[in-house]
Amino acid sequence: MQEILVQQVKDHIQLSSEEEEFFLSLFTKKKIKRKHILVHEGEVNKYSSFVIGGILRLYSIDKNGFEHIIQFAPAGWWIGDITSLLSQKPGNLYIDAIEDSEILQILKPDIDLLYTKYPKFERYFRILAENALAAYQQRAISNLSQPAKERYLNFCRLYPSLVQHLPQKYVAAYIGVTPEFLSKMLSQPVSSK
Amino acid sequence: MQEILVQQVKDHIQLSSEEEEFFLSLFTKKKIKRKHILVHEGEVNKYSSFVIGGILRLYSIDKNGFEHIIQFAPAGWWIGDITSLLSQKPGNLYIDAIEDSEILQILKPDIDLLYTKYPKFERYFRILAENALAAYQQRAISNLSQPAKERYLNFCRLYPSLVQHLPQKYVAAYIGVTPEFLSKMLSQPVSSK
DNA sequence: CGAAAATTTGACATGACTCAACTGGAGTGG
DNA sequence: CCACTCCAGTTGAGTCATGTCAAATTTTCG
Repeated sequence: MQEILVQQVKDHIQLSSEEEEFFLSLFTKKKIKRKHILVHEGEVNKYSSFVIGGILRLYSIDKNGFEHIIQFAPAGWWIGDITSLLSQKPGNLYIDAIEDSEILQILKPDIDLLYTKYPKFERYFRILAENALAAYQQRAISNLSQPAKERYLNFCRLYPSLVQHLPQKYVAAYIGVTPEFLSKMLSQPVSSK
Repeated sequence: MQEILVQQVKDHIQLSSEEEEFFLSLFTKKKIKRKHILVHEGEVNKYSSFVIGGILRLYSIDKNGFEHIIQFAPAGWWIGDITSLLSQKPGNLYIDAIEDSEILQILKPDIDLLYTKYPKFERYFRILAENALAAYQQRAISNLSQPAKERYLNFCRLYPSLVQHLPQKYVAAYIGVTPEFLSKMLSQPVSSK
Protein backbone atom coordinates (compact mmCIF):
# COMPACT_ATOMS: atom_id res chain seq x y z
CA MET A 1 0.00 0.00 0.00
CA GLN A 2 2.93 2.34 0.52
CA GLU A 3 4.32 1.44 -2.89
CA ILE A 4 2.85 4.61 -4.24
CA LEU A 5 5.09 6.63 -1.93
CA VAL A 6 8.20 4.62 -2.63
CA GLN A 7 7.53 4.76 -6.33
CA GLN A 8 7.27 8.52 -6.22
CA VAL A 9 10.53 8.84 -4.32
CA LYS A 10 12.24 6.52 -6.76
CA ASP A 11 11.16 8.74 -9.61
CA HIS A 12 13.64 11.24 -8.24
CA ILE A 13 16.36 9.40 -6.32
CA GLN A 14 17.69 5.88 -6.30
CA LEU A 15 17.12 3.86 -3.16
CA SER A 16 18.89 0.77 -1.84
CA SER A 17 16.57 -1.68 -0.15
CA GLU A 18 18.10 -0.66 3.16
CA GLU A 19 17.31 3.01 2.55
CA GLU A 20 13.83 2.16 1.40
CA GLU A 21 13.18 0.08 4.47
CA PHE A 22 14.42 2.72 6.84
CA PHE A 23 12.43 5.39 5.07
CA LEU A 24 9.20 3.44 5.34
CA SER A 25 9.84 2.54 8.95
CA LEU A 26 9.43 6.21 9.84
CA PHE A 27 5.82 6.33 8.68
CA THR A 28 2.64 5.45 10.50
CA LYS A 29 -0.46 4.47 8.60
CA LYS A 30 -3.70 6.10 9.59
CA LYS A 31 -7.30 5.97 8.42
CA ILE A 32 -9.51 9.04 8.56
CA LYS A 33 -13.22 8.89 8.12
CA ARG A 34 -15.06 11.38 5.96
CA LYS A 35 -15.41 14.78 7.65
CA HIS A 36 -12.99 13.87 10.42
CA ILE A 37 -10.53 16.56 11.34
CA LEU A 38 -6.86 15.63 11.25
CA VAL A 39 -5.36 18.99 12.12
CA HIS A 40 -7.04 21.80 13.99
CA GLU A 41 -6.28 25.51 14.11
CA GLY A 42 -4.10 26.36 17.09
CA GLU A 43 -2.20 23.09 17.04
CA VAL A 44 1.49 22.78 16.35
CA ASN A 45 1.72 20.51 13.32
CA LYS A 46 3.93 17.57 14.13
CA TYR A 47 3.29 15.43 11.07
CA SER A 48 3.61 15.64 7.34
CA SER A 49 1.08 13.40 5.64
CA PHE A 50 1.21 11.50 2.38
CA VAL A 51 -2.17 10.46 1.03
CA ILE A 52 -2.51 6.88 -0.20
CA GLY A 53 -6.29 6.83 -0.59
CA GLY A 54 -9.23 9.23 -0.52
CA ILE A 55 -9.02 13.03 -0.55
CA LEU A 56 -8.07 15.53 2.15
CA ARG A 57 -8.21 19.28 2.19
CA LEU A 58 -6.17 22.05 3.80
CA TYR A 59 -8.23 25.10 4.66
CA SER A 60 -8.68 28.12 6.88
CA ILE A 61 -11.78 29.45 8.56
CA ASP A 62 -12.12 33.20 8.54
CA LYS A 63 -13.60 35.41 11.23
CA ASN A 64 -17.03 35.12 9.65
CA GLY A 65 -16.91 31.35 9.77
CA PHE A 66 -16.31 30.82 6.06
CA GLU A 67 -13.96 28.14 4.86
CA HIS A 68 -11.25 28.82 2.29
CA ILE A 69 -9.47 25.91 0.74
CA ILE A 70 -5.74 26.16 0.16
CA GLN A 71 -5.14 22.70 -1.22
CA PHE A 72 -6.80 19.42 -2.08
CA ALA A 73 -4.77 16.25 -1.61
CA PRO A 74 -5.88 13.10 -3.44
CA ALA A 75 -3.82 9.89 -3.41
CA GLY A 76 -0.16 10.52 -4.18
CA TRP A 77 -0.08 14.02 -2.71
CA TRP A 78 1.51 15.42 0.42
CA ILE A 79 -0.46 17.64 2.73
CA GLY A 80 0.43 19.72 5.76
CA ASP A 81 0.40 23.22 7.19
CA ILE A 82 3.95 23.91 6.19
CA THR A 83 4.10 27.21 8.06
CA SER A 84 3.41 25.48 11.35
CA LEU A 85 5.57 22.51 10.46
CA LEU A 86 8.60 24.66 9.77
CA SER A 87 8.17 27.10 12.61
CA GLN A 88 6.82 24.58 15.09
CA LYS A 89 4.38 27.21 16.22
CA PRO A 90 0.59 26.85 16.37
CA GLY A 91 -0.94 26.94 12.91
CA ASN A 92 -4.06 28.68 11.69
CA LEU A 93 -5.19 25.96 9.31
CA TYR A 94 -7.37 22.86 9.35
CA ILE A 95 -7.01 19.56 7.58
CA ASP A 96 -9.88 17.14 7.21
CA ALA A 97 -11.00 14.25 5.01
CA ILE A 98 -13.47 14.87 2.23
CA GLU A 99 -13.89 11.13 1.76
CA ASP A 100 -12.83 8.18 3.87
CA SER A 101 -9.08 8.30 3.44
CA GLU A 102 -5.83 6.68 4.36
CA ILE A 103 -2.54 8.44 4.94
CA LEU A 104 1.07 7.82 5.91
CA GLN A 105 2.36 10.20 8.54
CA ILE A 106 5.90 11.13 9.38
CA LEU A 107 7.04 13.24 12.31
CA LYS A 108 9.02 16.39 11.70
CA PRO A 109 11.95 15.16 13.83
CA ASP A 110 11.98 11.91 11.87
CA ILE A 111 12.31 13.80 8.62
CA ASP A 112 15.30 15.56 10.11
CA LEU A 113 16.66 12.22 11.23
CA LEU A 114 16.19 10.94 7.70
CA TYR A 115 18.16 13.87 6.28
CA THR A 116 20.98 13.23 8.72
CA LYS A 117 21.18 9.53 8.02
CA TYR A 118 20.56 9.62 4.27
CA PRO A 119 21.15 13.11 2.88
CA LYS A 120 19.94 12.04 -0.54
CA PHE A 121 16.39 12.50 0.70
CA GLU A 122 17.04 16.23 0.78
CA ARG A 123 16.88 15.99 -2.97
CA TYR A 124 13.45 14.38 -3.08
CA PHE A 125 11.97 16.95 -0.75
CA ARG A 126 13.69 19.79 -2.53
CA ILE A 127 12.12 18.76 -5.79
CA LEU A 128 8.78 18.31 -4.10
CA ALA A 129 8.92 21.79 -2.62
CA GLU A 130 10.04 23.36 -5.89
CA ASN A 131 7.17 21.82 -7.80
CA ALA A 132 4.68 22.90 -5.19
CA LEU A 133 6.18 26.37 -5.35
CA ALA A 134 5.65 26.53 -9.09
CA ALA A 135 2.02 25.50 -8.61
CA TYR A 136 1.46 28.21 -6.00
CA GLN A 137 2.99 30.84 -8.24
CA GLN A 138 0.65 29.84 -11.03
CA ARG A 139 -2.29 29.98 -8.70
CA ALA A 140 -1.29 33.40 -7.44
CA ILE A 141 -1.32 34.62 -11.04
CA SER A 142 -4.70 33.09 -11.64
CA ASN A 143 -6.15 34.69 -8.51
CA LEU A 144 -4.79 38.10 -9.39
CA SER A 145 -5.54 38.25 -13.05
CA GLN A 146 -8.64 36.22 -13.77
CA PRO A 147 -12.32 36.68 -13.01
CA ALA A 148 -14.21 33.88 -11.27
CA LYS A 149 -15.38 32.15 -14.43
CA GLU A 150 -11.88 31.71 -15.76
CA ARG A 151 -10.55 30.63 -12.40
CA TYR A 152 -13.18 27.94 -12.47
CA LEU A 153 -12.31 26.78 -15.96
CA ASN A 154 -8.68 26.84 -14.96
CA PHE A 155 -9.36 24.61 -12.02
CA CYS A 156 -11.28 22.18 -14.20
CA ARG A 157 -8.43 22.02 -16.69
CA LEU A 158 -5.85 21.51 -13.96
CA TYR A 159 -7.68 18.92 -11.88
CA PRO A 160 -10.29 17.30 -14.10
CA SER A 161 -10.51 14.14 -12.03
CA LEU A 162 -10.99 16.11 -8.82
CA VAL A 163 -13.87 18.16 -10.13
CA GLN A 164 -15.87 14.96 -10.60
CA HIS A 165 -15.55 13.88 -6.99
CA LEU A 166 -15.86 17.19 -5.21
CA PRO A 167 -19.03 18.75 -3.93
CA GLN A 168 -19.39 22.02 -5.75
CA LYS A 169 -19.11 24.10 -2.63
CA TYR A 170 -15.54 22.92 -2.13
CA VAL A 171 -14.60 24.06 -5.57
CA ALA A 172 -16.16 27.42 -4.74
CA ALA A 173 -14.11 27.63 -1.53
CA TYR A 174 -10.97 26.92 -3.55
CA ILE A 175 -11.44 29.40 -6.37
CA GLY A 176 -12.62 32.05 -3.97
CA VAL A 177 -16.33 32.60 -4.56
CA THR A 178 -19.48 31.79 -2.61
CA PRO A 179 -21.30 28.55 -3.41
CA GLU A 180 -24.31 30.56 -4.54
CA PHE A 181 -22.28 32.54 -7.00
CA LEU A 182 -20.62 29.47 -8.46
CA SER A 183 -24.02 27.89 -8.90
CA LYS A 184 -25.26 30.93 -10.81
CA MET A 185 -22.15 30.98 -12.95
CA LEU A 186 -22.62 27.37 -13.94
CA SER A 187 -26.26 27.79 -14.86
CA GLN A 188 -25.31 30.44 -17.38
CA PRO A 189 -23.94 29.82 -20.86
CA VAL A 190 -20.33 28.84 -20.24
CA SER A 191 -18.29 29.84 -23.24
CA SER A 192 -15.80 27.08 -22.71
CA LYS A 193 -12.83 29.32 -23.54
CA MET B 1 29.63 42.07 -2.63
CA GLN B 2 28.54 38.45 -2.82
CA GLU B 3 29.09 38.05 0.90
CA ILE B 4 25.37 38.45 1.39
CA LEU B 5 24.75 35.30 -0.63
CA VAL B 6 27.48 33.29 1.05
CA GLN B 7 26.29 34.43 4.42
CA GLN B 8 22.80 33.28 3.69
CA VAL B 9 23.97 29.87 2.55
CA LYS B 10 26.12 29.54 5.64
CA ASP B 11 23.10 30.18 7.81
CA HIS B 12 21.91 26.75 6.67
CA ILE B 13 24.90 24.65 5.71
CA GLN B 14 28.59 24.69 6.53
CA LEU B 15 30.96 25.46 3.69
CA SER B 16 34.64 24.76 3.29
CA SER B 17 36.50 27.50 1.51
CA GLU B 18 36.81 25.22 -1.49
CA GLU B 19 33.06 24.70 -1.63
CA GLU B 20 32.46 28.39 -1.18
CA GLU B 21 34.82 29.25 -3.95
CA PHE B 22 33.34 26.77 -6.36
CA PHE B 23 29.85 27.93 -5.51
CA LEU B 24 30.65 31.55 -6.19
CA SER B 25 32.49 30.72 -9.39
CA LEU B 26 29.19 29.64 -10.91
CA PHE B 27 27.64 33.08 -10.63
CA THR B 28 27.81 36.03 -12.96
CA LYS B 29 27.28 39.50 -11.67
CA LYS B 30 24.94 41.75 -13.61
CA LYS B 31 23.61 45.26 -13.27
CA ILE B 32 20.12 46.15 -14.36
CA LYS B 33 18.94 49.68 -14.76
CA ARG B 34 15.58 50.77 -13.47
CA LYS B 35 12.72 49.61 -15.72
CA HIS B 36 14.95 47.32 -17.67
CA ILE B 37 13.47 43.94 -18.42
CA LEU B 38 15.51 40.94 -17.37
CA VAL B 39 13.10 38.20 -18.39
CA HIS B 40 10.38 38.43 -20.99
CA GLU B 41 7.24 36.37 -21.50
CA GLY B 42 7.84 33.61 -24.02
CA GLU B 43 11.45 33.06 -23.03
CA VAL B 44 12.80 29.90 -21.52
CA ASN B 45 14.29 30.98 -18.19
CA LYS B 46 17.90 29.91 -18.03
CA TYR B 47 18.97 31.73 -14.89
CA SER B 48 18.07 31.95 -11.27
CA SER B 49 18.92 35.34 -9.85
CA PHE B 50 19.97 36.41 -6.39
CA VAL B 51 19.54 40.11 -5.69
CA ILE B 52 22.44 41.91 -4.03
CA GLY B 53 21.14 45.44 -4.50
CA GLY B 54 18.02 47.25 -5.60
CA ILE B 55 14.59 45.69 -6.11
CA LEU B 56 13.20 43.50 -8.86
CA ARG B 57 9.71 42.25 -9.51
CA LEU B 58 8.18 39.13 -11.03
CA TYR B 59 4.89 39.76 -12.78
CA SER B 60 2.46 38.75 -15.47
CA ILE B 61 0.59 40.87 -17.99
CA ASP B 62 -2.98 39.81 -18.61
CA LYS B 63 -4.90 39.96 -21.87
CA ASN B 64 -6.09 43.47 -21.05
CA GLY B 65 -2.57 44.69 -20.57
CA PHE B 66 -2.71 44.90 -16.77
CA GLU B 67 0.27 43.90 -14.70
CA HIS B 68 -0.04 41.56 -11.73
CA ILE B 69 2.90 41.23 -9.40
CA ILE B 70 3.75 37.80 -8.04
CA GLN B 71 6.80 38.74 -6.05
CA PHE B 72 9.10 41.58 -5.11
CA ALA B 73 12.76 40.80 -4.60
CA PRO B 74 14.88 43.24 -2.62
CA ALA B 75 18.52 42.52 -1.70
CA GLY B 76 18.96 39.05 -0.22
CA TRP B 77 16.11 37.46 -2.17
CA TRP B 78 16.06 35.03 -5.04
CA ILE B 79 13.87 35.67 -8.05
CA GLY B 80 12.93 33.62 -11.08
CA ASP B 81 10.02 32.16 -13.00
CA ILE B 82 10.32 28.82 -11.35
CA THR B 83 7.75 27.20 -13.62
CA SER B 84 9.83 27.93 -16.68
CA LEU B 85 13.09 27.17 -14.88
CA LEU B 86 11.93 23.72 -13.86
CA SER B 87 10.18 22.77 -17.06
CA GLN B 88 12.63 24.54 -19.39
CA LYS B 89 9.66 25.64 -21.42
CA PRO B 90 8.77 29.24 -22.35
CA GLY B 91 7.40 31.13 -19.37
CA ASN B 92 4.53 33.56 -19.16
CA LEU B 93 6.12 35.96 -16.71
CA TYR B 94 8.27 39.06 -16.76
CA ILE B 95 11.03 40.21 -14.47
CA ASP B 96 12.25 43.77 -14.37
CA ALA B 97 14.05 46.18 -12.08
CA ILE B 98 12.06 48.68 -10.05
CA GLU B 99 15.25 50.49 -9.12
CA ASP B 100 18.77 50.24 -10.46
CA SER B 101 19.79 46.83 -9.21
CA GLU B 102 22.54 44.31 -9.12
CA ILE B 103 22.14 40.55 -9.22
CA LEU B 104 24.11 37.32 -9.24
CA GLN B 105 22.93 34.88 -11.86
CA ILE B 106 23.41 31.15 -12.02
CA LEU B 107 22.51 28.90 -14.92
CA LYS B 108 20.11 26.05 -14.37
CA PRO B 109 22.67 23.45 -15.56
CA ASP B 110 25.22 24.92 -13.18
CA ILE B 111 22.87 24.43 -10.26
CA ASP B 112 22.56 20.80 -11.28
CA LEU B 113 26.32 20.60 -11.54
CA LEU B 114 26.55 22.05 -8.06
CA TYR B 115 24.19 19.40 -6.69
CA THR B 116 26.23 16.67 -8.30
CA LYS B 117 29.55 17.93 -7.02
CA TYR B 118 28.42 19.06 -3.57
CA PRO B 119 25.10 17.46 -2.63
CA LYS B 120 24.92 19.50 0.55
CA PHE B 121 23.62 22.39 -1.50
CA GLU B 122 20.42 20.42 -2.00
CA ARG B 123 19.75 21.25 1.59
CA TYR B 124 20.10 24.99 1.19
CA PHE B 125 17.78 25.07 -1.79
CA ARG B 126 15.32 22.73 -0.13
CA ILE B 127 15.04 25.05 2.83
CA LEU B 128 14.74 28.03 0.51
CA ALA B 129 11.92 26.39 -1.41
CA GLU B 130 10.11 25.30 1.72
CA ASN B 131 10.17 28.79 3.17
CA ALA B 132 8.93 30.28 -0.07
CA LEU B 133 6.20 27.66 -0.11
CA ALA B 134 5.04 28.66 3.34
CA ALA B 135 4.92 32.28 2.24
CA TYR B 136 2.82 31.43 -0.82
CA GLN B 137 0.40 29.40 1.29
CA GLN B 138 -0.06 32.35 3.60
CA ARG B 139 -0.62 34.63 0.67
CA ALA B 140 -3.19 32.28 -0.82
CA ILE B 141 -5.11 32.42 2.45
CA SER B 142 -4.93 36.18 2.52
CA ASN B 143 -6.18 36.45 -1.06
CA LEU B 144 -9.06 34.12 -0.45
CA SER B 145 -10.26 35.30 2.90
CA GLN B 146 -9.55 38.99 3.23
CA PRO B 147 -10.98 42.11 1.64
CA ALA B 148 -8.66 44.58 -0.06
CA LYS B 149 -8.12 46.77 2.99
CA GLU B 150 -6.86 43.92 5.10
CA ARG B 151 -4.71 42.57 2.34
CA TYR B 152 -3.09 45.97 2.22
CA LEU B 153 -2.50 46.14 5.95
CA ASN B 154 -1.16 42.63 5.79
CA PHE B 155 1.30 43.61 3.13
CA CYS B 156 2.44 46.60 5.16
CA ARG B 157 2.97 44.43 8.21
CA LEU B 158 4.87 41.82 6.25
CA TYR B 159 7.11 44.09 4.21
CA PRO B 160 7.28 47.43 6.03
CA SER B 161 10.55 48.44 4.44
CA LEU B 162 9.30 47.68 0.96
CA VAL B 163 6.19 49.79 1.27
CA GLN B 164 8.37 52.85 1.73
CA HIS B 165 10.24 52.38 -1.52
CA LEU B 166 7.49 51.18 -3.79
CA PRO B 167 5.30 53.31 -5.98
CA GLN B 168 1.77 52.74 -4.79
CA LYS B 169 0.62 51.21 -8.03
CA TYR B 170 3.00 48.31 -7.55
CA VAL B 171 1.50 47.57 -4.18
CA ALA B 172 -1.92 47.65 -5.84
CA ALA B 173 -0.74 45.20 -8.50
CA TYR B 174 0.50 42.90 -5.75
CA ILE B 175 -2.54 42.87 -3.50
CA GLY B 176 -4.86 42.61 -6.47
CA VAL B 177 -6.70 45.93 -6.80
CA THR B 178 -6.58 48.79 -9.27
CA PRO B 179 -4.33 51.77 -8.45
CA GLU B 180 -7.42 53.97 -8.36
CA PHE B 181 -9.11 51.82 -5.80
CA LEU B 182 -6.07 51.63 -3.56
CA SER B 183 -5.78 55.38 -3.69
CA LYS B 184 -9.40 55.74 -2.60
CA MET B 185 -8.92 53.23 0.18
CA LEU B 186 -5.96 55.11 1.56
CA SER B 187 -7.71 58.44 1.53
CA GLN B 188 -10.38 57.02 3.81
CA PRO B 189 -10.09 56.54 7.58
CA VAL B 190 -7.87 53.49 7.93
CA SER B 191 -8.75 51.79 11.16
CA SER B 192 -5.27 50.40 11.64
CA LYS B 193 -6.57 46.97 12.66
C1' DC C 1 12.84 73.20 -16.30
C1' DG C 2 9.72 70.36 -18.77
C1' DA C 3 7.74 65.92 -20.08
C1' DA C 4 6.20 61.76 -18.51
C1' DA C 5 4.58 59.03 -14.88
C1' DA C 6 2.05 58.51 -10.64
C1' DT C 7 -1.69 59.73 -7.90
C1' DT C 8 -6.17 61.68 -6.89
C1' DT C 9 -10.97 62.42 -7.56
C1' DG C 10 -15.70 61.78 -9.27
C1' DA C 11 -19.59 59.63 -11.77
C1' DC C 12 -21.07 55.52 -13.10
C1' DA C 13 -21.03 50.35 -14.05
C1' DT C 14 -20.77 45.59 -12.62
C1' DG C 15 -19.10 41.33 -10.57
C1' DA C 16 -19.70 39.08 -6.67
C1' DC C 17 -21.94 38.76 -2.01
C1' DT C 18 -25.98 38.37 1.37
C1' DC C 19 -29.97 36.53 2.91
C1' DA C 20 -33.79 33.93 2.58
C1' DA C 21 -36.74 30.67 0.58
C1' DC C 22 -37.20 26.61 -2.03
C1' DT C 23 -35.87 21.98 -4.29
C1' DG C 24 -34.01 17.69 -4.45
C1' DG C 25 -31.35 13.95 -3.38
C1' DA C 26 -28.62 10.80 0.19
C1' DG C 27 -28.50 8.63 4.28
C1' DT C 28 -30.80 6.84 8.48
C1' DG C 29 -33.92 4.69 11.55
C1' DG C 30 -38.19 2.60 12.20
C1' DC D 1 -39.60 0.36 2.03
C1' DC D 2 -41.26 4.54 3.74
C1' DA D 3 -40.79 8.88 6.28
C1' DC D 4 -37.77 12.03 7.96
C1' DT D 5 -33.96 14.83 8.23
C1' DC D 6 -30.13 17.07 6.56
C1' DC D 7 -27.07 18.80 3.37
C1' DA D 8 -26.00 20.51 -1.19
C1' DG D 9 -27.54 23.07 -4.69
C1' DT D 10 -30.70 26.57 -6.89
C1' DT D 11 -32.99 30.90 -7.50
C1' DG D 12 -34.23 35.74 -6.79
C1' DA D 13 -34.10 40.51 -4.91
C1' DG D 14 -31.37 43.78 -3.10
C1' DT D 15 -26.64 45.49 -1.76
C1' DC D 16 -21.76 46.37 -1.55
C1' DA D 17 -17.04 46.17 -2.90
C1' DT D 18 -14.37 47.02 -6.45
C1' DG D 19 -13.70 48.25 -11.34
C1' DT D 20 -13.91 51.62 -15.42
C1' DC D 21 -13.13 55.74 -17.61
C1' DA D 22 -11.85 60.30 -17.85
C1' DA D 23 -10.09 64.52 -16.19
C1' DA D 24 -7.38 67.19 -12.90
C1' DT D 25 -3.31 67.46 -10.06
C1' DT D 26 1.04 66.31 -8.19
C1' DT D 27 5.45 64.12 -8.26
C1' DT D 28 9.49 62.31 -10.37
C1' DC D 29 13.36 62.29 -13.05
C1' DG D 30 15.85 63.02 -17.20
